[in-house]
Amino acid sequence: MITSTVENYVKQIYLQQQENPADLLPMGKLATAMNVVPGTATAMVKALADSGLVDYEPRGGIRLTHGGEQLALHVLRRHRILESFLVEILGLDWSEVHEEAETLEHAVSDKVLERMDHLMNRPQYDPHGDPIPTAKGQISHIRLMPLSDMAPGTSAQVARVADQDAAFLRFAEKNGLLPGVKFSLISSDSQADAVTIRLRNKQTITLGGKAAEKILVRKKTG
Amino acid sequence: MITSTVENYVKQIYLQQQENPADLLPMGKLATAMNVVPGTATAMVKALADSGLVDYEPRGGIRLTHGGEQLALHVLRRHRILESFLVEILGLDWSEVHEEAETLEHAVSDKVLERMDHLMNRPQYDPHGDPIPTAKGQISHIRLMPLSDMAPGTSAQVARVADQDAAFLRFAEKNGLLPGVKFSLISSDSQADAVTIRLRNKQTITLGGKAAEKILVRKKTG
DNA sequence: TGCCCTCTTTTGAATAATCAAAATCACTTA
DNA sequence: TAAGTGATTTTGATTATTCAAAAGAGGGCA
Repeated sequence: MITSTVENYVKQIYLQQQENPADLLPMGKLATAMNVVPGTATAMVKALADSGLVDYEPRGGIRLTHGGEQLALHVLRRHRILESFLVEILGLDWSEVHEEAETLEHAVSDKVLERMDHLMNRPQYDPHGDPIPTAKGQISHIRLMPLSDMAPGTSAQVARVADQDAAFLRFAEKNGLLPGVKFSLISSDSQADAVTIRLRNKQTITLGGKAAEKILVRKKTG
Repeated sequence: MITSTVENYVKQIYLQQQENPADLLPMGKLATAMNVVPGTATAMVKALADSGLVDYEPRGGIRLTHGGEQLALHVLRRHRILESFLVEILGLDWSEVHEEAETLEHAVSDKVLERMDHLMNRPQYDPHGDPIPTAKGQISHIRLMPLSDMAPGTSAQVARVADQDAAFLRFAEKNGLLPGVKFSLISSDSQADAVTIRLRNKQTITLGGKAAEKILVRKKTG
């Protein structure tokens, strides 16, 4: 049966796998991501393999089957539409919607989701800039560059803020680092592990390497 | 722990108890309402009693404690606000929202619920005319008269449609029997077990006793 | 080659919720 | 008051998910 636990595992496997699409996902990574002890992950993965959602190589790792990936994308779609809805229609802060959507994604029906999607005019990205998979299970795979990799003097706009930690998101929001915001890179010092950018409103922000990696950007075209 | 199963039991106990507020609710009634075998209800009720949510008299029956009633009212509040939201904001049909709310009521946070409530301007009744408990756990206890008890020649308005069956709700909607609609009782024949009413738009509708019992009315004042 | 370290799997146990079926209780009714 | 009836409780099992801790596998290094 597809319980919400199964949905969470499959979603997490998908997300983890994205970071290393070529390799099998090791058990330990999954266990950590799911916040369970390794034995639990092993047990669960066996059940997922029996349901045909993952391919499992003992002591090797796992990989989603096509069916598993479709399920993951549907869960992700629900999650991201909900996040958008909570921000745009209900006016919640983007720093808090991840948690809310985490629960609701297992409870909304396709019908309700469709209404939400329609009411928002079918957004393609959620408030953090993550692409929303289509109802058919397609997702855009545009490669984005981390702010930390930009060359000094170049301009770009924020495309995605890849962190769901509420504190970081509040920090980003307070500093105007929202998807769509344009800026240029003033300086980048690899020794200091810091980059400084200037927004359109002349405000400058300096980020350490860790933070700069979480801001994914799109080169300004034109 | 307050799982959604616990919430469902407590809500159902509350609802069943309303039909006979003076007596203890017998196990069998609860088991039937929850769609489980009697033994399951017994086991669950013991757990609820341990959590202080119900008073349990073996072979006698059960009754919610104050805490249990407060929990039931909070679940009911979530359910009814959700129903209203699904109809008013997302445009679902009133015949289908009960099922949807049944799942969502265990997943929405108080924060999201508060936003929904606010967005709708804090309705006091849900689309079926059921009163929405306040956040503090108060609920209006207005005694309504079933349409089947009205005297011929009198006028009233529909206050509540006390059935969550989608087919009946669709029937009611199609015939204009929605909360707020005014009508007068043309005839009532106890032998024929039928009543005939006339709506403001001159349309007449004849209902059998069973259906007429589900339409709760409020005497027209003025 | 053998030991060690890390990761993974196995084993045994717990909790929540359920069912099927046997046992028990309480209440009529003859 | 004994038997029967219907509701309720008990007992034994099952499924899903989890943890703790023991056991096992594999690779690196001395």
